Amino acid sequence: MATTRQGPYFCGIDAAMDVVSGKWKVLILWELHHHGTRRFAELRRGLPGVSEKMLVQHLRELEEDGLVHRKVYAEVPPKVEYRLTEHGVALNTALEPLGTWGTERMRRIGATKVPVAPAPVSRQPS
Amino acid sequence: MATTRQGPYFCGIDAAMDVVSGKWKVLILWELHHHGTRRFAELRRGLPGVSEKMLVQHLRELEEDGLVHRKVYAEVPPKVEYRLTEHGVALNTALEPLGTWGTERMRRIGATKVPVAPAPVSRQPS
DNA sequence: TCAGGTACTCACCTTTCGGTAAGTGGGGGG
DNA sequence: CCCCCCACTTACCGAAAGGTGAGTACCTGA
Repeated sequence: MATTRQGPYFCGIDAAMDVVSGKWKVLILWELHHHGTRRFAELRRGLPGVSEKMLVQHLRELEEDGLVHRKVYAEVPPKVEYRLTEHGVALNTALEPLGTWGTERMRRIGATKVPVAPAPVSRQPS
Repeated sequence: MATTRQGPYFCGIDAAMDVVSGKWKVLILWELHHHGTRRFAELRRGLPGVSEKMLVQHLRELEEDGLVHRKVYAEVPPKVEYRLTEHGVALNTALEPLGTWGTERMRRIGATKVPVAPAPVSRQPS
């Protein structure tokens, strides 16, 4: 079925965590928050390591939960745009203190950042 | 090994989510935040449905991550007390906006609360 | 002609997560 | 005597999460 997750929950945090649990969900939210509107392939490139299967699945769930809006253009090379809904924006705002805490923690424990894609130059020879 | 989780991470939220991912972790944090100090069995009773295995495992991980402090009393009926460290308190503070968002979301979608333990009366007949 | 980009879907597989049930060792209560 | 309580540990198991690699239908550029 995979309809909107809807508890029962112990409390608000429990409900929020439910919506956000999934390896890439907060990162998708983050990406959408920073870029406004993103196409599928742009998200894939922005999240090094994500599989197409999980990206689609997470986007669908975020859409079901009313956090992300999906706009399909009836064009011949397929074009789909994703952006946050107002609830998605509110969620991201609520996640900000957590991000700050996490950044501070990374500094404390000396955690490294994930290696970023080396060069998005349009084409490189073999 | 199960040492402290330490990335690499995409960003702060990623790092924070790592520390908090686990079915009961935010609820343990929440419980500790509201009661200050709790014993193992008190936590178990406060989290209806948690298995002892997961409770121990999550508490150990939270301890490794420096969010929870564990104090063992060398007494003859075993006694162990758990409480938040300063980092745990800070994390909980950072989780509060998320909790507010989640509570609002529960209202929107009409999510139910988990059934609370009916009566903590000291003893009931068979 | 042929590779590559678009946004996916599908089948299969491995890994991880979390639950169940039992055991531990001593003390206290009925 | 028997059972419960404390705070765990251990072995086992099923479910769920997530990754891999293939296929789809069409178009564009070299």
